[in-house]
This record gives sequence, C-alpha cells and structure tokens, in this order.
Amino acid sequence: MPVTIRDVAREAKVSVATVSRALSAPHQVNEATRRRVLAVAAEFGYRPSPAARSLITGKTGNIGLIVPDLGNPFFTGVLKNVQSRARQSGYGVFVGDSDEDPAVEEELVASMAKQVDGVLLCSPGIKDGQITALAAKTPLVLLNRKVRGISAALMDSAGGMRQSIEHLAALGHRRCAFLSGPRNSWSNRSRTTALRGAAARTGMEIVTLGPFPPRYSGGTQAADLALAEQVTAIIAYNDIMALGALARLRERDIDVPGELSLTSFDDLVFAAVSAPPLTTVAMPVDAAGRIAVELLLARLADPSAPVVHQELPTQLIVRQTTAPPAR
Amino acid sequence: MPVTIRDVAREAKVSVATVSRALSAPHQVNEATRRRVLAVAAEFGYRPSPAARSLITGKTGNIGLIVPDLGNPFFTGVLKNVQSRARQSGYGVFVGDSDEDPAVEEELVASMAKQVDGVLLCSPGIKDGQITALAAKTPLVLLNRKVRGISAALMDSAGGMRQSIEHLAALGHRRCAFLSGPRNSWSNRSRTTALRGAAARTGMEIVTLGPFPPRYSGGTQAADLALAEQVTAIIAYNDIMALGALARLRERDIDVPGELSLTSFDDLVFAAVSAPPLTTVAMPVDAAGRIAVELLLARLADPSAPVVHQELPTQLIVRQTTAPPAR
DNA sequence: AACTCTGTTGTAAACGTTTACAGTCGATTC
DNA sequence: GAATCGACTGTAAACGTTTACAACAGAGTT
Repeated sequence: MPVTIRDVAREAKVSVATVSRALSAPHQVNEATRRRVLAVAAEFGYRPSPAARSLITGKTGNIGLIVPDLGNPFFTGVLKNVQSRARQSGYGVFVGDSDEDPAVEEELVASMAKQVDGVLLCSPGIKDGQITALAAKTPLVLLNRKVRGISAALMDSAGGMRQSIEHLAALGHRRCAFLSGPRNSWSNRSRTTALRGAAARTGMEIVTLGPFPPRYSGGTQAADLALAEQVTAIIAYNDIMALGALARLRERDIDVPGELSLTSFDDLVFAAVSAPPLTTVAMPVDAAGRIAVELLLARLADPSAPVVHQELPTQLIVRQTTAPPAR
Repeated sequence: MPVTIRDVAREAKVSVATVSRALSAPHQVNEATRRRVLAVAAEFGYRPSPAARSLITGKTGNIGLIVPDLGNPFFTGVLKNVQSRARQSGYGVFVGDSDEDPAVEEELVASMAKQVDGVLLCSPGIKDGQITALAAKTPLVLLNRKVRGISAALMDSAGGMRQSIEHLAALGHRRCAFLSGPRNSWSNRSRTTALRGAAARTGMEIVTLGPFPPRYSGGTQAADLALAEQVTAIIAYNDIMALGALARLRERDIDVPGELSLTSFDDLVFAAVSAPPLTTVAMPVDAAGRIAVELLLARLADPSAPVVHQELPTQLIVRQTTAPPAR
C-alpha cells in the first residue's frame, strides 16, 4: 500500500537509482528526467522511508532532547526553542523526561542513541564520567552543565547568584537561606559556589537547606524550614520552588517582602504575575535552546569541530518580593 | 564500530536468527542458548538497530505528538503525561510544535508519519476533512477535538463554560465578555456554543471578543477591548491569556475582582499563585494525555478496535478573581 | 582513428534486522 | 522398527533505500 521508490521509478520509466538521485543529489541527473521524476513523486505522494534511508546512510535526521522534568516551564522553554531550531534545519525532535532520575537519564540516551544523530542533555544528573562515556558513543551537547571535552550551552547561574546576593546585601540583609535544588546538578553546584564567594565578599551569612525536589512541593516543604532558621531572605533554586514557598508563606501569614524577602532563578512567564511578582534571575532559555542545537549540528557536520562552552549571560530582575529586612 | 546481530551470533556460536529470537521471541529458543546469547549481547552492549527492525516489521516503536504551542504549560502538561505513559509501554515520543499554523501541522504529521506508529494530534487547527484524510494514512488519535470516526480524548470544555457562567450569574453579573481563542479550534467552538446556551438560560448578556492569540500577549491586548465594553466580568480562553489580561488591568489600575471579575480555563500550576489567584476551570490534562496514548496503543494493537470519544470532566475552581459586580 | 573526458543512466551490493521454510535430532507412538 | 512429533536451529529472502561501479554516448583532443 505505501508507495516505494520502485513505484516511482516504474512510472517515470527510470531506474530506482535515478529516482534516488533526483531526490537527494539533483545535480547528478538530467534536468528533464529530474522534473519527470519529481512530478511522479509528487503525484504519488512519495516519501522516502526514513528507516531504509537511515539503515544505509547511518543518519536519521533526528535529534534527541532529554530533560529532568517536562512539567517545568524552564525545560519546556528550552524544548520549544530546540524543536523550532531543529525543524528549521529539517531535523525532528525526540523528547525524553528523566524525572530527575540519573538511571532513567542514561537509559533514555541509550535507547535514543540509535534513532537520532545526536543528543541534547539538559541539566543532566549523571556523573561526569558517565557523560564522557555516553559522548564517546553518541554526539552529545550539554545544556547547563560543563564537562571538559563536550560542547555545551551554559547559562551563567553563578553570575545570577552573585547579582542576587549583592542585591540582598545592598538592601541590608545579613542572613539568608538558600533552598538548594538537586544536590549533584551542575547548576546547583555552580550556584552554591558562587553563593559562598559572594557571601564571603559581602559578609552575608548563609544557611543552605535541602536539597529539595525542584518543584512546587519542594518549595512548600522548604518554606517552613527556612522560616525556622530565622533568616530575613530566601533564595530559591528556581521560580517553581519560589512559588511553592510563596504559597506556604501566605498560608502562614508571613508577609513577603515585609517580613521575608524572596528571590529565585528562571524568570518564567508567571514570575511577573505572581503575588507579589517575583524578584528573580532571568535565564536565557531561548538562546540556550537554539545554541545547543547549533552546537550539535556543527558537530554533526564536522565531528572534528572544536569543543565550545558557550556561556550566556543572566540578569537579576528586581520585582516585588525583595525589600529591606524587617527591623 | 557499532555492534550488530552478527557479532553477537558469532561470539555466541549461533545463527543470527537465533539471536533475533532470543531477544524478541524468547520462548522459541532453548533456555541455555538463550542465556548464552543474552550474556553475549549484554557484554557487547548490543542494541538492535531500530531502522533495520522497523524496515522489516513496519513498526517503529515511536509515537508522535503535535501541539500548537510548546510554550503553553497546558500542552506541555499533556506532553509530560503522553511521554510518561508512552515510555511505560516502551514507546518513544516525537514532538512537533505547529505554532498554531494548520499548514505546519499537516506537514508535521506527514513528516512524522513514516517514523512513528501513530500520531496524537492535540487541539488541531486543521479542518475535519483533512484530519480524516490524514487518519486514513496514519493511525491518529485526537486530543481536544471531536471528529467522527476518530478516537479522541476530550476535556469537557462545554461543561466548564456552563459552570463559569452559572458562577458569574449567581454572583450577580449580567454582562460579560468572552475573550475567544483560535477561531476554528474545537475547544473554542465548543466553549462558544456552551456559552450561548448557558447565557440564554441565565439571562446573561455576552460580548464575544477576538479571536486573540491564546498567549500572554493575546490577554494584554484583549483586556483593553473588554474594558471598553463596559462588562463586569471577563471569561478568558485560557489561563495564560487571563494572566496577560490581569497584568494589563493592574497597569490600568483596575481592581480585580472589585471592579471586574475574571475567569478562565486550564488551572495551570501558577493559577493558584497569581495576584490574585485565578478562578478557573481545571482541565484534566494529565488524564487526557495518558488516555490519548492508551487509545492509540489500543488501535495499534487492534486496528479494528472501536472508535471511542472519551470525555473527561472539568471543574470550576473558585479562587479570588471573581466577586459580585461593583454596584 | 584512437583516446579521454563528461554527463547521464543502470545494475547490484550493501545496510541490520525478522521470519518463512526447511532441516536435524531425540523422544514418543503405533 | 518405522513413522510421527516437538523442540530447536539454521539458511536465505525479504524490507526500501543509497551508492560504488560499470556502461554508454557524445564531444573534444591528439
């Protein structure tokens, strides 16, 4: 029932080789023949079988994207841009949600490997060594994680953290809590070290809590702990957690930012319209998604292309969850 | 370099047929041989080539999901559940963003068709006829759209709309605006007709505005128009638009719900934490995603399986954007 | 006139699986 | 003791492409 290259060849009175060439190496075939072939192909609605093609060429025309949580708009923001940039170059996108589980993550890469030309790993939770091992088998580009020898699109979390601390310090805060995210995520480590540096420099006392699941529920859970620590400000790992924390604080009748300041990371669409609007570090999600695809495509086109770690700037957006401390 | 079935066969001292059977029809091969083959396969890290397999079986082990906007958490909510349910049955997920463009939508289905066993079309913008045509070529299941002859997971938008109108009517509103979404989307039509019915029944006067792009910007744009219409309540097509409208209303110093009530659809995570928290119709996104996959899998397993339109209930969640009208 | 070159086409071998079919072998049945 | 059976295995043909190689014609070169 499905129309094959043979059907087209028969109808156009040429060999299958000519049909194949008319489609994928147009200059190798006579102008007139080519037009005839294309006409027949269009008439029949012929589409080459990707399986057969990929079997022989070794290329699939697809890329894979693996993220820890499709429920988090931060990652779907990346996805949106990845898919759009990929499509622009004729690539399809496979998506996998690892649910923050390193084992699942590895399994996803492995099961995708043969169906894609390369994989984008977003904020991977697995170890550097495993990443390097995977990269040896499949072209890999990382998002939000730096591993030597592997190209990556990075968002400057550290810079964002410094801006946050300086902002809080300038407001007069002296003791604040950091609601940490996944313990071994690169983002979290990167933020933590930046935090320590900036805290030392500004004389800020830091209480690190967690790790918490970087989700709404993680935020609600964390809020109570932070409150017990007698801090005047909270830095949440991301906006979603901040939202959870905000909800919990409201339940407990704590005024934000009157009694407690709150900052976070991501600047998702709703950060501007929460109650009150979040002071948060804007992450260049769109650019990161696009650039990651471009790095991968470059590597596919030329496997010996240089490894690049492209770092994208972040910026603290001051809204209404931060204010000078109570007394 | 990549290890093939032949490598495994050689090492295990059996034919390729036996290796193949050991993996995909275990009961057809002797216990001892099977264990030996599996051991070798594991040792070599052998993974069958999906391309070769699919070429001969005609199955890919993948499904496709096409949505109008990956930037909208409503659709990524569907995606999350689709991917998780699919993976549970060993299927991979291809994702496409049509950007609300019917032409892109069709092209996506066509380009996916050969790489997937079936496609999930979420809130498609194309015409019934075209959908039926596509369904003839590829197993198709619809999300949020009813077309005869094609299975679908539906969310009861109409019921949600009735609940919203009744709620507003009970509060005393007599004239409200509907900020409509994509003109020819099934959801929008379904909501519009339910709206008319419920309005007639409750004696509510309705001003239908739009269509607006169902995005944040659509909401900000719509807010001013609604305001000019002198209504006491606004029903937005979805939460994202409601958020946009809310932001614009705040800019113009309109008190919600004091001067103007606002309801919408979706109940995304942030609906509970916006300022003020949104009164909105909760959509069963999770269930819809899962069920859509199940309908598709059922159809794949048995192409003669009955067509089912599974309708899932919605529920109005009353929060703080609705109140009795001003005077 | 023989050769080489270029442009166009066809033939056939791959790619890595699955599976119909045939075969082997030991055990069971008559 | 032959026939039948069942469990297991192997051989080889497919699946739909791409592409190396060969073939051929006509044009240009010597």
